Amino acid sequence: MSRIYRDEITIHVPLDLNNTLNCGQTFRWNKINGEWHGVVNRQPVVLIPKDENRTITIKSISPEFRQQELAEYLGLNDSLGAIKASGMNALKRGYEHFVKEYDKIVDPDTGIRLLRQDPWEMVVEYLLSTQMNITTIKKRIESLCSLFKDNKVSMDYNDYYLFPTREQLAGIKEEDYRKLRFGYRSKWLRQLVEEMDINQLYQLKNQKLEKKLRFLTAFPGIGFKVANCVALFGLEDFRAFPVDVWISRFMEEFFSKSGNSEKLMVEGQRIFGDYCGYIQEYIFYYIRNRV
DNA sequence: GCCCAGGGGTAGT
DNA sequence: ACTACCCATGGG
Repeated sequence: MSRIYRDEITIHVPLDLNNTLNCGQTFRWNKINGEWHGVVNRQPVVLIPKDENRTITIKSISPEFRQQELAEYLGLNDSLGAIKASGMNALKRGYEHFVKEYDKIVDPDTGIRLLRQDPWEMVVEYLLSTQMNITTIKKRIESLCSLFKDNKVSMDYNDYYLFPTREQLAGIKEEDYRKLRFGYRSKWLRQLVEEMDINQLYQLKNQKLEKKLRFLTAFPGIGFKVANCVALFGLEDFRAFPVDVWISRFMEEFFSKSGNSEKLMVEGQRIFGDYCGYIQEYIFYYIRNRV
C-alpha cells in the first residue's frame, strides 16, 4: 500500500464538482460517500469537497500531484464570465429572441467547467458511446479498463484502473470486444487501435478544428459528432460543437434548425461564436435536467 | 414489449 | 445533398 499525499485547494471561482463530473463529458468519475474518485493524468485521485466546493481536499499517491495540476485539469483558469459574454455578443447578431433563455442557461453559478482530458481516452470512449445511454457507456468503459490488471493502482483500499494504452489494446481481438457487449462498435475499435497514429493524434492540439475533424473522421466509427467530442473534451478546441440527439432537439426547439450533425455544428458556431463548445456543455446540461 | 440512447455507415434517390 | 434503413445492446 502506497503512501497517501494530501493537498488542499481553495477555489475562488465558480465550480461545481457534481455538475462538472456528471454532465456527460467524462465517464470514469465515481462519487462515493460524497467523495469523487477518479484518475487524472494517469494518477488515482480523490477529491473531497467542503464548504460548497470552495475548498477541495486532494488525495493522491504522488507527491507531485498538487493544486496546480488539478486546477489545470478542472479548467479553473477558464473565465466563465468572458465565455458567457462572448456567446452573448455572437447571439445578439440575429438571435435576440434567445437572449433571455441564454442568460438563464449559461449561468456561471452552475459551476460547469470543461475538463482537460486525454485525447486517446476520449477517442476510444466516444467511439464506444455511439447510440448508448450514459449509464451503459460508463459500464462498458469500466469493463474495458478492468481487463488490464497491470493498470490497477490501489490507494486507501480502493482500486483505480489507468486507461489502457494503444499498445495494450493492440492485444485485444474484435471477438473479445463483443464479449464485453460492445456490439457493432467492436470492429470499429479494433480497426482504430490498429490504424491510429497516436503521435499524430496528440499533435492535433495545435491544429485548426477543420484539420482535427478531418483526421478523426477518417476512421470508421468516428463521424462528425464523435470527432467534435474528441476535439472539445480532449483537444481543448472550444469551437468544437458536438451535436447529439439532445443538442439536435435544442436546435430545433429554439432556433428551428434541423439537419445532420455537421450542418448543426456550423449553425452552433454561427450562433454562439468562438466558445460555442463550452456553451454547448451548459446547454446539454440544461436540456437534460429541465423538468 | 416498447422506445430510446452524447451515431455512423451505406444504399438508394 | 437528402433520406431510409440497419446495426447490438441495455436502461427506463
